[in-house]
Amino acid sequence: VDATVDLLTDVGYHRLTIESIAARAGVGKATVYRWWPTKARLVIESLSHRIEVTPVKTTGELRADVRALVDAAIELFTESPLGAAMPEMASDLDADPEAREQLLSFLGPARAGNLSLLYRAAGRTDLPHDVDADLLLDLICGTVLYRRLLGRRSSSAIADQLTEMIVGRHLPRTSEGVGPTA
Amino acid sequence: VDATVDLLTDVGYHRLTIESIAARAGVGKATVYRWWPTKARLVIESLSHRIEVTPVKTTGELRADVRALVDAAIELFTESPLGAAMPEMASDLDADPEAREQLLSFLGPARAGNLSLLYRAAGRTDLPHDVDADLLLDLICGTVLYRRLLGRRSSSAIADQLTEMIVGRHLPRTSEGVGPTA
Amino acid sequence: VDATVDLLTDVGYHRLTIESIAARAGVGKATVYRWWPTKARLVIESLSHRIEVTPVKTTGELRADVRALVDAAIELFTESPLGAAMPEMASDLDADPEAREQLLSFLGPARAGNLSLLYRAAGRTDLPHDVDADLLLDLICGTVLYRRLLGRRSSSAIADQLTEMIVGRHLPRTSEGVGPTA
Amino acid sequence: VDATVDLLTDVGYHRLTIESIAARAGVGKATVYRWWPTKARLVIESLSHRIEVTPVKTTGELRADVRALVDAAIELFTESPLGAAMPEMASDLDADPEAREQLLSFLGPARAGNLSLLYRAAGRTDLPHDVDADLLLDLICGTVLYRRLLGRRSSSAIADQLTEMIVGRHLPRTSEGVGPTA
DNA sequence: CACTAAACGAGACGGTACGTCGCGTCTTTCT
DNA sequence: AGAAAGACGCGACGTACCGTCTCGTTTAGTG
Repeated sequence: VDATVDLLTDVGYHRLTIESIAARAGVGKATVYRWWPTKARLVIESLSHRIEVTPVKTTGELRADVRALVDAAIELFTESPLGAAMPEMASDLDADPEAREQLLSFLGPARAGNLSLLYRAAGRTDLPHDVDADLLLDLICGTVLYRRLLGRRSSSAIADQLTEMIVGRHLPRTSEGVGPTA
Repeated sequence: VDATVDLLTDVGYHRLTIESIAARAGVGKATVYRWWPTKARLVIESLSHRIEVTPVKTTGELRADVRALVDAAIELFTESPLGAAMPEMASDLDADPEAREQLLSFLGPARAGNLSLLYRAAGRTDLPHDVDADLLLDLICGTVLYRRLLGRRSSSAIADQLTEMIVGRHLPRTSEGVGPTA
Repeated sequence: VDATVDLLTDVGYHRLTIESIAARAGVGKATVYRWWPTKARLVIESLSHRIEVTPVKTTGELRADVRALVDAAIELFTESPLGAAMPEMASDLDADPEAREQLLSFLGPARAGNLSLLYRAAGRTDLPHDVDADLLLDLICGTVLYRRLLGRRSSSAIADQLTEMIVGRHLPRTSEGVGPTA
Repeated sequence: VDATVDLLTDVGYHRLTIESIAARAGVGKATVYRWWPTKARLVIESLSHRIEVTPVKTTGELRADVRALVDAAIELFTESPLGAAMPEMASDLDADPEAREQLLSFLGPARAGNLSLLYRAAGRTDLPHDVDADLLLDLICGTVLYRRLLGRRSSSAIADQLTEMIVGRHLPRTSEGVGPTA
């Protein structure tokens, strides 16, 4: 069932009809409804079977780790269908809090991993507080997704700049070489 | 015509039907189609008549200006219908580049104003290059919109933190007091 | 099982769903299908447990007997659910000859009794032939059922008239008093 | 539209789906619903465009006229789809009085013609009262339809017998030749 | 008396049709 | 000529039942 679902995700979330999902899966419409009350839930669950959202592996160096996070976000939101589907689900998520929860618990593990990565970085250098890391992840994802929304591609040059913006502040004071980039 | 349209925007973008718009406006459906080929275009134009997206007024001090930008983004994306409608339009914008252009040209003036604001700040202190400011605005808007998408409210505490994140790096070296915030 | 079935017959034959029968009987759907291949069969058998279709008791006088037959037909087709269900089964009976047979064998005994009643009358007075009595019974039932089909109630005045129509011809020649009624 | 409808009537009333009607007619389902709230209404109207229910032409002789009525009833209820469809509509007619009215007004003119035919016969010979003729027509139609319902064909021999049953009583006293037939 | 096998309740399954809604096009009617 | 009104072909919606099909679980019958 889920296999076919993702294939259908390729036509976009709005264009995706439950009828066509059922047809493609060789399944009665009622069966789909039996298990997923909502298109949003079905899509989220299907994506969570298809896409691995894994935390980035730490290198021990902050700049490299942040760059990895940025790259992962770009990958996730511009290469996978998730980037296209997530914004379109907006209103469905507003209307159906359980669906939102499901989405969050799908993204959760990777986020937790990345959070702890940042916390460890904080221990080493100077990333201090709780909300900080949370917000920082939102910032990375948000920036990438927003650009996608407006049709702006996030090239690797953009990734460089974004990384520097984030990391610049926290680098050892000495090398002011960050300047030209940020 | 447009007056009634925005009232209907209150039910959300997806639920908004051209049929109901026409009914509410006391107008034939065909008349609507005559002027706007697409729901996205109609909505964007209507919003642009309703919402003022104005550049922030500079205070001459970077931190205060950035904070003003952040607050403006929060206002725009969480209080106005634009925050709800924009993500939902994602696929329509992908399919209809002219609509995207229209949206950009609606947001354009304010963005240009804010850009030059940042450039002037760059002149005064140390915000250097072109893409930088562009990306910075995306970063602010993206972060706020992303949080909204996941149901996370952006409180003024969040605004504080986001401001510090951005401004921290570029502040005069002396006051290291930024530390505790960033 | 049958008990609940007839209760459901009250909602009409078309509206009667095997699913609801099974539910009402506290029984699996498959169990129903195991015993009755068809809704028609189930309904007929249920009705045959519920309704007594008994031959009329003869009085020895033709007019009274015919009147009793008419009254019995009215009772059967306007008071019992059979009157409502039988026409609705028409197509099912066409499609499933065994069901028709089952219905006939349910109605059979009473019909046989009434037939012999008419034959005995024929012996006494002047009702002669075989098909005659058969057709006569069809005539009585058909007239009543047809009127029901068109929403025409068969009052006792109608019963009087119908009785006279039938019996008039066969009365002793002398009393021409039948005239005004027939 | 109606042309295709009747063709579909050939599969029977129950099996007849509005969806297939619409498909066959090359028409949207909604269009069908726009004009006919109910399958019964649609079918009745379609039949009334297809079938001519005309009063029998009088010959001036009662027996011949009655026989013509009987033959017309047999034709109508065993050759045309009306005979199959009418009983199946029973419950729909019960639920939707307007549909019944529509059916009656479709059958009405022919019935009126036949009624006046009987009344004229009454003037000539001895068919007296109001309800009489009405009931007599119900009797003819009902008998034929009832036999069809039970799968009994109404051959011309049956038609003979039925005619004699009806006409016998009212024939001039002299010819007692009715005997062998009735 | 235990064990097996049939019949059972429950209900999921692949389907078909329901009646509704909104689409974007098209025609008609009245300014 | 242009706009309101709204009918049209279309197709997806979510629901209700269809008749078939597993599933355990009773419930007898038999060894």
